[in-house]
Amino acid sequence: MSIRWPDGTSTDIPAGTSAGDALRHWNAQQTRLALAAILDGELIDLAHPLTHAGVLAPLLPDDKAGREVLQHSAAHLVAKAVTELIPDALPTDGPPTDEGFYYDFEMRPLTADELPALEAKIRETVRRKDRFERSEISKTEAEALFRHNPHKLGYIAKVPDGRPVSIYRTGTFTDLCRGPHVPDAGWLEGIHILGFSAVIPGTVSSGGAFQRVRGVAFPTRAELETYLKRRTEAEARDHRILGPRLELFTFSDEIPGFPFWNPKGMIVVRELEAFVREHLAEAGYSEIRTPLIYPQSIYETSGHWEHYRENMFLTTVDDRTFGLKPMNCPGAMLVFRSRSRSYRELPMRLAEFAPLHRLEASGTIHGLTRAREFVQDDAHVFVTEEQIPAEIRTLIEWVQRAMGTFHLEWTAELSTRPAKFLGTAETWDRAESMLKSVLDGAGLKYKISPGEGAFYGPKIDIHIRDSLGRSWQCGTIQLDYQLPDRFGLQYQGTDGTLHTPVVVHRVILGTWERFLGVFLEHCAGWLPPWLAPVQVRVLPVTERQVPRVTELAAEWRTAGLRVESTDSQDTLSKRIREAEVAHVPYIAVVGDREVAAGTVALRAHGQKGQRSLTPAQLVEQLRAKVATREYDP
RNA sequence: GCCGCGGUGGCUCAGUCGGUAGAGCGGCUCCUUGGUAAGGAGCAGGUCGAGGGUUCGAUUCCCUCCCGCGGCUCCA
Repeated sequence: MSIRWPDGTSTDIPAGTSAGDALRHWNAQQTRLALAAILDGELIDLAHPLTHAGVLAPLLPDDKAGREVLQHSAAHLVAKAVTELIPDALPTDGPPTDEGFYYDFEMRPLTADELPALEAKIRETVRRKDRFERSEISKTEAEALFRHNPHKLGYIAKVPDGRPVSIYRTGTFTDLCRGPHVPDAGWLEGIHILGFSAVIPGTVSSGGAFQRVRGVAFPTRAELETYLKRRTEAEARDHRILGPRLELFTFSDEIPGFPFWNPKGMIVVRELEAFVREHLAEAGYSEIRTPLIYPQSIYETSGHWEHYRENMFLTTVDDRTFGLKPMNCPGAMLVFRSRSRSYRELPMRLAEFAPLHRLEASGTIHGLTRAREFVQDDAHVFVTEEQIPAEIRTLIEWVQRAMGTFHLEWTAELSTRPAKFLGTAETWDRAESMLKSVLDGAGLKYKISPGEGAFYGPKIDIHIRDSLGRSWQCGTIQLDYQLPDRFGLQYQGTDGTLHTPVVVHRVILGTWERFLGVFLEHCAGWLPPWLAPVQVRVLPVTERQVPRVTELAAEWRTAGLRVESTDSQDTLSKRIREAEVAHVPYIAVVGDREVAAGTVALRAHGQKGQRSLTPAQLVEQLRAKVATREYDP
């Protein structure tokens, strides 16, 4: 029978030849690393016997599907080790993930001292190169085989009657599995357990928490080492370490989740605010300031009392219950409602940068990226339905521009109508297709999350990733058809009758806190000159130049630069090092030569060597970079 | 909130098989006047996360709580 290869050629192969042998026959060199095969678009094991003509291609570890086969095979080894060590453990599911893989078990909690034994078991299987052996059995046979495991029985029940069920045996361990898998455990030399934790059961319900063992796998030990090294380097960028070290912010054990912005961090926040405010002015926004605390009645109107109460900081005064606002919406609604409005005022764009408080669950707090108090670059835009597309388009452009300024990679996600929603399905459909067409029009690739929309309207979320690849939601653009109605907002239209506006809730950067947390990791603490709390540090070579340095520092400060100077107690090298460790982008050195020439020797981060320039040139160049918000010094 | 792990000067860490603690960096003072990532010396700084229990005696063992870290859930 004739097998066609990816290069377009074909070969006559005897029926019954395994996919692996066939591939080797075609091109032993190119298929050396193949861990599975693709037959007519379908993934198969290398051991799979070919029974009919078709197109056959190798599946390599670098392919997305190949990577998943590798990770998923690794998950089987973990399940094998766990069940050998703890026979009561019931394997549930073990899929590949973005980073690696995990396997969930219904079992008593694992402890850290069991980890070495687990790892030893896995290494043993790898060393023995246990084969992944596939077989197909009937549903009835499968039900008998997995009779002790309700989770597996659940999966079997979903298979249509009459269809065979495939199982994979690896040594003593047998798992229900679609496959394919790598040929044997020897392919998983670079397998590594990342950790374990309790997880809350998802679709399979059984009461208590499951145990999840997470890991990552590579074909070789060397690739694992590279990965672990990269991970260690990424950990060194952790904003929770960098922030306090650079004196940007701190936390106190007395009040977890509440950032303390130190003087240097406050400069960064103010610059971010200035960046956002500059655009607000261009885009026709006005800024408001409304109370931080509201009585229960307001939250009953807004719906927060019903939907968000357990996440709010509440207090009682004179027998009335008040809550710190978790969102800015109520204030904006009340400003809109404070007098009658005309269609001529729409779109009405009200921005507010107020501290918000959310009582986040204790286990979820995470430095700046998940705090209990934060400030959003928030605004509420009151529009007519016809005005929505143009407004959203402007916002998307804004996101693109802002993310470009910070050199951040980002992804967009469209969340659609949830099971429980307010309003009519037609309104939702219209809003969703409108958001889609704006995203398409902007040429953006985006993910659709069905049913993930807020109960009051669909939304577009903007995600960015931290140094360890964790994804954080920053910007969000949400359509709201409910809040204006709940607050009884109205405007007089051209027809002279009263209409209810639609509200667009929108943040671009998200919050100063989360955005800066992620961005600090992105730039490894080397903030661009326009954000750097100290832009220049001036160092005298010896005591003799101290007066000149003092003079320069004053001059530059007057010119609007953020400058620090040092005396000459330590050696020059030592002071250069201190400035580098403090992540100051520009270091200006002044010795006798510079005093005589009326120059400074400038060392800029990321550039080799120094260059000589006059103080006026430095001011001019740095101002230009700040004005255009250039990323690199 | 759930599971696991951790908490020793500002930071990074050593140590005590139960007899109340050390280093380096940082800080301060002095010496050094040095040309692009650590010059030298001295000094100060710790109720060993908090509370309770066991003990003649607890930083060390046990319990509870607090905080942190990883993950889950939720979210900007």
